[in-house]
Amino acid sequence: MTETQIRPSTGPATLAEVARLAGVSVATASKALTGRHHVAPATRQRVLAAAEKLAFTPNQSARNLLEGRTGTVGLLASDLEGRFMIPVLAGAEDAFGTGSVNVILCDARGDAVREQHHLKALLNRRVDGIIVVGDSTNPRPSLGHRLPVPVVYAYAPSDDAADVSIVPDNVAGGRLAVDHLLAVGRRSIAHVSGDPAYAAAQDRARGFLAGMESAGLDPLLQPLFGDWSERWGRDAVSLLLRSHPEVDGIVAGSDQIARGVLDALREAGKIVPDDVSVIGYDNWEVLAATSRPGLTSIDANLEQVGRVAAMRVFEAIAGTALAPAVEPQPVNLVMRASTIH
Amino acid sequence: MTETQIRPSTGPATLAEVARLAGVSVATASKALTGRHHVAPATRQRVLAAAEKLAFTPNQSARNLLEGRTGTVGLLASDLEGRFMIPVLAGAEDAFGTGSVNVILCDARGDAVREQHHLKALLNRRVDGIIVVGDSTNPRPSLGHRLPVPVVYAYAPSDDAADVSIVPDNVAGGRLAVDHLLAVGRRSIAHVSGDPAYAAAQDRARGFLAGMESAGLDPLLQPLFGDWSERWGRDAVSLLLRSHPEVDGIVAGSDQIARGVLDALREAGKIVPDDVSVIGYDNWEVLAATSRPGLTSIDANLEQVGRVAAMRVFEAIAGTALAPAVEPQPVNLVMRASTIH
DNA sequence: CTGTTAGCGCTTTCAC
DNA sequence: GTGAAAGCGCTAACAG
Repeated sequence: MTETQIRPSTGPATLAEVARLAGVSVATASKALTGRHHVAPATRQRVLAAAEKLAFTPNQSARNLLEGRTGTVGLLASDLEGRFMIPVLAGAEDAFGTGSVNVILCDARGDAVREQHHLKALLNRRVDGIIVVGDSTNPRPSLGHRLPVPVVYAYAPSDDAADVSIVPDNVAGGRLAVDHLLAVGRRSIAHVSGDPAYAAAQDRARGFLAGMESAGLDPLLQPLFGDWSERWGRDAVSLLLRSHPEVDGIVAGSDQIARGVLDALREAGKIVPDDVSVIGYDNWEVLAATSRPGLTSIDANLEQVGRVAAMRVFEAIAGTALAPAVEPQPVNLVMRASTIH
Repeated sequence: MTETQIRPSTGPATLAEVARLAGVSVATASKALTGRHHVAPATRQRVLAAAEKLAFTPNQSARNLLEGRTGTVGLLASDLEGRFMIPVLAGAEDAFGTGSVNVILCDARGDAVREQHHLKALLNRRVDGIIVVGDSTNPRPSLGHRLPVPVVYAYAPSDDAADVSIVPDNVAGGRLAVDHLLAVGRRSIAHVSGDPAYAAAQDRARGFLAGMESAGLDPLLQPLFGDWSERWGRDAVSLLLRSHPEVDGIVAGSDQIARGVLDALREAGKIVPDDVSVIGYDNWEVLAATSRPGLTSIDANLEQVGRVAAMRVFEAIAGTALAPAVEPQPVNLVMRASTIH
């Protein structure tokens, strides 16, 4: 019955049980295990042995209650289906995981009510901070500023300038794309982008136009907007070859559009990259790496967006005040065979 | 200074503060807010008003400590990059989110040490259960049975038969694929699969062979294994057309392989689906829907794998003992133009 | 219907 | 170097 006496409860062992087994007080056991206070080496060993034997794991809820912090951060995703969310999410988890904060994941599934519900749950759980991850780069409603924890927006910026938002730099991306085409000697360059309702499309187009202007060139024609599909890429090429057959470079708004562009060019007898250079956007491996020829593309570095967002909440938790801003993160070029031999 | 008296602490409001503002005891305030015990309507209103005014949110850590449960489940992912993990994860989050349990997400990044580290953190946090999500369907090491909480394995089964694993039914998938080709009148059917080191490849091949046998047919040749790439799909078709030009149906081990198969067939002058029917596996939208012709494919229903895993932990938490088993989940066929007009 | 009391598991003064 | 006691915020008896 000694066993019963030492472990009367059914659940995991408590510190009191460890202390009793080691023949010390709870206070001493605590000190021995946390290591923050001095304890005689012999005692320490006995406590450690007892803890080991009972498979003791300190109840984090008790610590949370005491410390007022939980070492958790809420990840409020708008929709886990979105393929852009995952890298952001993985980057954030990575940045936190190497520290000792854990991530509580909530999927609002595009529903504002569910988002409020999850927000409340996160606050009840006393998360130390929140990252709101959107599924497009269009601004989204702010959660407001009456929240007792720091909030950082990732991918989709907040519509409130007083918030902190970490976003991919689509303007720089558009510009990087056109600069690359210019660098490989192209001069008659068109931009075929996606749905104009997307900030991503508008921003990339702005970068495109800025790049052309810096080079002292007029774009072949104004950016063409459509949707984010392969079909639109094909259709746009038909238009383009009729109206501007001299085209020698195409900046596509996405890899899917680029794939359509490549197909249509091939079918029109144009050789890529000899006759026309094509660059995509997103560096979506499955599309870019397997298209023929391989598709040069802009990689938005979404993991970094997640990591930086995590860093910002981390800093805020540590006490640094968040500086309200939209922080665009650098993008980079992944070169394949569609722009140059 | 009344304000200071009522809110001496800096953090979120406590129940005691709400009680004081409402002029009642903490116990009454608690009863009024939880609604589990009877309180005079007028008092209730006062308490609610006070809580509202102070933006009170009950400290979940305190409740956890009291109740011994936390209403959280750990999601131990082996690698968030894997594209098969995300739907499983989303399914689990969905199943839990509609209840009131939250998910703590941990990414082991394929590292056993990190996995142990995260496991310990989850146990410290007193999660009520754990779902281990693997990134392939190959069996993975069990976490063991000395754990104080129910564990369910999703996608990758545990290598220990005493555990509960929820997996996609790859055998049924292989069979469903070949049955479909048989149903559309094909008889000379080959199977081009991926890396034979993958259980997924072996299982689908077994299903394929079983389906052929049930139909009283010999497969055109033994399943061909290679890797999961488009290139292998193309190469396999070259081999196949040389050795068995009468082939009229191909079951591909993945959509990527299928895409290569489609390309190679087209280049060899074969019309799909007139001359040859092709079926893929995974129903990876971006590939299957945009290939030409659209690719009929097996959808593994991964969200359901996640949801069922969530249900099993949920049941275990509620007290039902987990029945050790590998539970294969049904898959389904998504028909497009590559198998029949 | 309301308040008082005890205690969840832990860390931390403060005496000894 | 060690232990007794207080208390983090909350809920569940039990009295009143």
